Amino acid sequence: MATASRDQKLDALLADAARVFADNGFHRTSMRDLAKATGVSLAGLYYYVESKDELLYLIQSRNFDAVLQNMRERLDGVADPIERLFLFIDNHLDYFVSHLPEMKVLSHEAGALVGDYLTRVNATKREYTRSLMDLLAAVERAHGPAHANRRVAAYSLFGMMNWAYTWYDPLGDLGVELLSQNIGRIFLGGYVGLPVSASSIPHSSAG
Amino acid sequence: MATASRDQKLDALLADAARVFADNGFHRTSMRDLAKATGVSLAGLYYYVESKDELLYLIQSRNFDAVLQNMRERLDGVADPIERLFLFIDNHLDYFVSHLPEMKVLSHEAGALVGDYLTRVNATKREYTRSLMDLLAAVERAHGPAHANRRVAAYSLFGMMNWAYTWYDPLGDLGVELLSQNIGRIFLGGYVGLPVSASSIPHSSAG
DNA sequence: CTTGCACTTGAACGATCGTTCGAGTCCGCC
DNA sequence: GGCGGACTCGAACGATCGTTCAAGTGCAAG
Repeated sequence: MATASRDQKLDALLADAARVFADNGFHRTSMRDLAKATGVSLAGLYYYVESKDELLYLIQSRNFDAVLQNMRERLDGVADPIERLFLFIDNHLDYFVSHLPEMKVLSHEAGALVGDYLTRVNATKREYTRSLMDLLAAVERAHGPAHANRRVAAYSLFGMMNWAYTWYDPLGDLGVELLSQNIGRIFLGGYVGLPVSASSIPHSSAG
Repeated sequence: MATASRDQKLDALLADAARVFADNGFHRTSMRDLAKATGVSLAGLYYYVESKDELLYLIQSRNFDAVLQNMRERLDGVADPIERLFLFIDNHLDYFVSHLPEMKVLSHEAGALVGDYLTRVNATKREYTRSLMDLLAAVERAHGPAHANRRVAAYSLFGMMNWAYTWYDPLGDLGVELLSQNIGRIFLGGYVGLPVSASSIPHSSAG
């Protein structure tokens, strides 16, 4: 049966696994590597997960679901399209930076999922993408025609944000707020040509 | 000895390997898979390459070098900073789209390189990044202070472009010119706030 | 014909892979 | 004290991995 201690240990296992997957890649990581990293025996891992594939799925789905849910909560009650878009970006990058290993696995190992696991995560991905597209449509309604194709814009924004795992250093000078603000400005300035003032950016200081 | 026929067969081998790596990932692909895809026997592969790692290195370095060299040729003699930046973007995406498997391998399997191979490709990467940073500095000198941190801007642009392998369909409605133009406008409009006309860009899209 | 070299291969090497299984240990509850 | 289920593990399974090697092929030059 599902004990509370079992759930806690599974959480810890997923966190450790995400770190190892992020460092060495999913396919390069063996279950023996994970056993070493977690302190659990090789056979013991299979008490918590069905397979290595399920391990990857759990990391991706849990964190993706969290991003989606946080986003909805933060956008709830906010009406201004520009502010909503900034909140979307800030939410994504905020979670990204505070869960770097997990989000690297989510961004980089999307193609490593198979079968039903892939189908399920892709459903969430479509939902999340649709949310961004709707936000962009709302921005266009409020501020006139966009300067770029909406679909290209959406994927470009995801590219800007998700590519961060290849270069962003959480210990460096660049804080999350600044990262989020910079990407928000580049994207919004380019997409609708708005002069972006610091006051319209949530949770930020002038840069 | 290095025969002409040998070089040609190596080229074909690298092209086939890039396609399989792009489809199934480097670590998921076995040398036996490559043997099947190329029609060469398993042992025969080792007449052309030293190892699976060298295969990956050759794909990455050859194509990265080509991107870098094409870029320099296309920028040669062009003085206007904005035009130079557009050419940089167009060159990158043009090569990207016309060498999709290779560029997916270059973007996605960068972390799969090891040892000396990694060092060498990273040197090219630094050179390429430095080129973009210099272009951005020139744009700033010509058009006033930027709206975002230069380093964040550079990596964001790489993110927009390189992320394309996750969604761009070369058989779809969106041509390379339009893709390049859209990303160029989003980035430049956001980075320096240049006015861009939207007349030639479709607003609604499918999917 | 024969020698030599570019090129190709089937078969095998040891290593490592994900997963399984039976035999445990631990501990709350009767 | 003992029963039962949560939890853990060493050892092994067959499969597959990257790589090697001795033995070939075919063909141009002597």
